Amino acid sequence: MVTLAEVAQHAGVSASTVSYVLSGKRSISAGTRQRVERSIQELGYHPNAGARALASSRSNIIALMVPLRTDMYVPVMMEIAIAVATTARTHGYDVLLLTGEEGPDAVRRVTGSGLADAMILMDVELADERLPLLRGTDQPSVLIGLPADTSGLTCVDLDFRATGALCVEHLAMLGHRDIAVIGEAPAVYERHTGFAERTLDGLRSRARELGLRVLHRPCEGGYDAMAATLARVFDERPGTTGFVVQNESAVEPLLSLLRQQGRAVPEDVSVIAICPEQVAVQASVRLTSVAIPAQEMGRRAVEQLVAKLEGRDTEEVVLLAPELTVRTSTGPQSTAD
Amino acid sequence: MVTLAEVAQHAGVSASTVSYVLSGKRSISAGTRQRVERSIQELGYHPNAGARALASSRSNIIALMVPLRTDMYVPVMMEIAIAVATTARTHGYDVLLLTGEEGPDAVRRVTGSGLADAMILMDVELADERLPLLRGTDQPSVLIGLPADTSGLTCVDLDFRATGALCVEHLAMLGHRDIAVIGEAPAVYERHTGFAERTLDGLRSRARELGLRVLHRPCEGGYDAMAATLARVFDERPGTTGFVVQNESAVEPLLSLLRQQGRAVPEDVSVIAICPEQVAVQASVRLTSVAIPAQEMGRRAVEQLVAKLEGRDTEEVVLLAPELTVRTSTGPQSTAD
DNA sequence: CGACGGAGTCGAAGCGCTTCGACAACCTAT
DNA sequence: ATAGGTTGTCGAAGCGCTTCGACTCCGTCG
Repeated sequence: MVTLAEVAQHAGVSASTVSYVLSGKRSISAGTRQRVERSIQELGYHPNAGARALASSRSNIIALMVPLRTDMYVPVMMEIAIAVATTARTHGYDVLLLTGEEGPDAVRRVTGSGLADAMILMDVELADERLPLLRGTDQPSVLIGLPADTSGLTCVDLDFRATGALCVEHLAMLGHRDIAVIGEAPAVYERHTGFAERTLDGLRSRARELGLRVLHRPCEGGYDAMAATLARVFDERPGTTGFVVQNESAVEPLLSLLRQQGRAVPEDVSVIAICPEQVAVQASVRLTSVAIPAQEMGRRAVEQLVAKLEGRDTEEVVLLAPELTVRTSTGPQSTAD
Repeated sequence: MVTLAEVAQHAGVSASTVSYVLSGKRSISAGTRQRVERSIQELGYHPNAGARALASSRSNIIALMVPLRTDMYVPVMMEIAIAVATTARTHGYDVLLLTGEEGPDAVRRVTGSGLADAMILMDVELADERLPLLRGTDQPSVLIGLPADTSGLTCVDLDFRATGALCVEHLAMLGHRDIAVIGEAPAVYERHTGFAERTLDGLRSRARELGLRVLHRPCEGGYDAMAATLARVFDERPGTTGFVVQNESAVEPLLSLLRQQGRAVPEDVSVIAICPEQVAVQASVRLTSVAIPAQEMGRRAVEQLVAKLEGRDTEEVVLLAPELTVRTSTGPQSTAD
């Protein structure tokens, strides 16, 4: 294990000089810098993370708290996590992976031990129990997702309210009057996950304005659950012609079931999905969809965090504008009914 | 920020005594221990991670290197990652998330800086370029996946060769003679990912022994790719009656396409999937499948690693035995052809 | 009854780095 | 020519913890 001191000796300078070459916090003559850099190369020197953290009280680590449960949007979570990790690296940070399991304790542990300089939380609930802790500490943090009260917090999220509205508008424009929303699993609503409720909010209020009727049904993923849900929908609202699906694992079952029932997409019913691009493109019908910009969310979260760490001013809430891509699963509602 | 020294003062003992209470490396009288523990509670003390790492040269961090690409088995990767994180916590370790992006450099960085005590690598290729580095360092590591040469390495994986064999056996027993393997995306084979090749191996050699014909076709996920692949399969081997699918995103498209072509599952063709339980259960047909025990793999990897860190002897290669669960997608091949 | 060993505690020496103040050497402006 | 400022470098003082050796009590054994 090569140390700073050894590099210094090898280069014929003092330890502090090597440190300044590394950090760039004081000016160093070109000659010295080169000599030091060559020594670093030759000796294969890597600064010791612990010593660095101790001396500087900065660990260059960002903690990322992912949800423990895997009952929804796993690929999205993964994509965000990877985007966070790669973006963090470009800013010189590593990422510590925490699961939601420990809950608030994890926040205390990480904050208290100086393990991480900052943290990013995913899967935020409307009244998340970790929030008071975050407000009470001076450690910077960013939420991916939006709680009910964002005061004193920095958040990054897709604008799900606008997303809901956008879906309704598209369907309304095409002449649909009765639309059904196939949502996440009931558990997701029960724990008041922000994005699910906000989507519904946006959807409903825009529908009211435009005079559409909305039926919302949570749905566990999978074929059987979707079949039951779909049956109920057509039972209660036989005139339903528009679907908004916010549940990856219900997408393909829905399409498949509609096909079996002889309902053509998009001639008889239109379907909009709120999902990652890949799902929309790979489905059996190319789906009109609002993409979930997972990478963008991860990237922005890190950038906000780094800005805070560097003392730059940051926006409090970053809401990414939804974009609806029209593919072949939506079409005009025939006036024939 | 409360320090050890402050706790010591508050409890009326020396700093080293507090340290020994925390680590348990020397015996402490019950009275002292209680006094110290109360002080820790009252002051809300958390040991500083950096100082600890510096003094003990152990960071209590395990690095987990996940693949950067998200072209396959994302949910599996996520599940493994989460299992790794939670298991690591029960052993007192945190997990550092590295993406494959940096490649071998990440290994050097982490090893060199003492950031992590050990590492777990996922998505191992048969001749992975990170392996020489691992062999050359004294830092413990565990691979999830199996490279061509496992000497000097510890690996944990599902026994994919046995998995392939198991699938063939089941189909053979049911009377199928011509089977098609729908594999991962071509890129996966091109970079010689261990599990894909080993499955194929096991499949082919067992098929040869049992006198079955095997057609292997890599397949990008999604509906269109699957349609093209399926057309080719029936073109080249019209008598194909058994399918083995090792590609999550091809499962549902395949079922859907077969249905459209009027081929009943399992009466006309049988389908076995190699995928997580959830996928098999949620598909439009409840699939006979060999489960990918993601959680188990993550857990075992950590346990192997912890054993190594504690100097215990460990097995070199842990191969989990595949289990085939018969559901409703496989059935006897009618002798009528 | 003195020597011995274990239990319990303390002090001090680092671990490898950052960072502050000091200082020498040099350059400018007066 | 001299005061004042830059620029480049060094030494030393920690950062908060672990760990080693040493020391003090006791209880125990021969």
